[in-house]
Amino acid sequence: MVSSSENIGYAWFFERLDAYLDRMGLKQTQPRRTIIQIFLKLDAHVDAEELHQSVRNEGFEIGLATIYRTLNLLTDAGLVEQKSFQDGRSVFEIADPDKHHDHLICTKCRRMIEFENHKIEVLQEEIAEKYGMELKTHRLDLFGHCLDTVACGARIKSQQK
Amino acid sequence: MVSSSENIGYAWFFERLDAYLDRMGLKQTQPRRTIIQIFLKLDAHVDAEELHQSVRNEGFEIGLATIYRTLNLLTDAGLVEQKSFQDGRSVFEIADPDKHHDHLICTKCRRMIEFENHKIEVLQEEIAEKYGMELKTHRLDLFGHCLDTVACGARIKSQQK
DNA sequence: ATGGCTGCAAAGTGTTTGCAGCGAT
DNA sequence: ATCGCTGCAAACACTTTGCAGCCAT
Repeated sequence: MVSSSENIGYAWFFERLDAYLDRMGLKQTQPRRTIIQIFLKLDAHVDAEELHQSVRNEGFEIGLATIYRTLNLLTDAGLVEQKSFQDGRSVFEIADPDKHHDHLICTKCRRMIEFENHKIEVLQEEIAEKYGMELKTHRLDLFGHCLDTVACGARIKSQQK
Repeated sequence: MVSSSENIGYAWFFERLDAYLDRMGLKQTQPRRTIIQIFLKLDAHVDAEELHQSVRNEGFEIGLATIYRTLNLLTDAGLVEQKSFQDGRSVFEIADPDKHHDHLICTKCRRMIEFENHKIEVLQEEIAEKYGMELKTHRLDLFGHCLDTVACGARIKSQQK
């Protein structure tokens, strides 16, 4: 079991992960455990580099390649989703099946808000049908600027490395 | 003037391009002209590599770097939009201001249909407002499978190089 | 003639992979 | 004792850049 007392609320995640590892004949390992724990703790949209930093910040010596391999494993298992926005890098997020959501992104401070809108989903189905397609998934990103410019500015500042 | 008799209907495009080049002190050149003509003729979502191939297929010897530079120039001028889907490469398309559209994509044959839906746009504005954001742009991609499996299969076949 | 443009190859990104040794079962 | 996993460095795919010469203005 990879789970720990810190991860209450992610039971479904660990159940499916364990099942996947088992089914594929893969192993539980310490680096894997560490990466997953920290990924879940971040509970956000992270790219491989950011996750790698977080892992190192907590004192673990894990290679970037392992971060990628773990993230890909989770993606293959259907537990995380990988998305690519305009810049080069991919962003990963937990694929909670009960919580499909779209994104509202501030292009200044990179803040990302998740939302869900049933009416839009219905309209999407209608559109797909109209064009003779069977809808499988979708992706909706709204880009804009925070109206709260003070908080937005603070976030920009905190990102300057 | 970059325009030619082949490009009737893109008057707005060339007007804005000429204005941009002028404003920035940039030049009209033969490679640039060629790339733009062929890009407009393709009138589709192309990546740099595809455009490069089309250019070479028509007998022009233009480097890939120049394709990228021209595409970036057009992007900076606001005349084309650059999008990145799941795979690595970016796709470029004409940014016709009167024709904003979203995409319906078959994940089997890569066919891409453009559509527009006013109701969805209105809902998006409402969402942004609700979360304290000023909406600038958005991006909506619907992924699915063609119901016409024959045509879909034919397209897949024609792509195998 | 100036200064932007081009091709080429080299340098950069972000991501994946081959390998030899380590570690989980 | 298997066979997967890990770190490292090399390999990759896509994109950008430095340079020396070319060409539009």
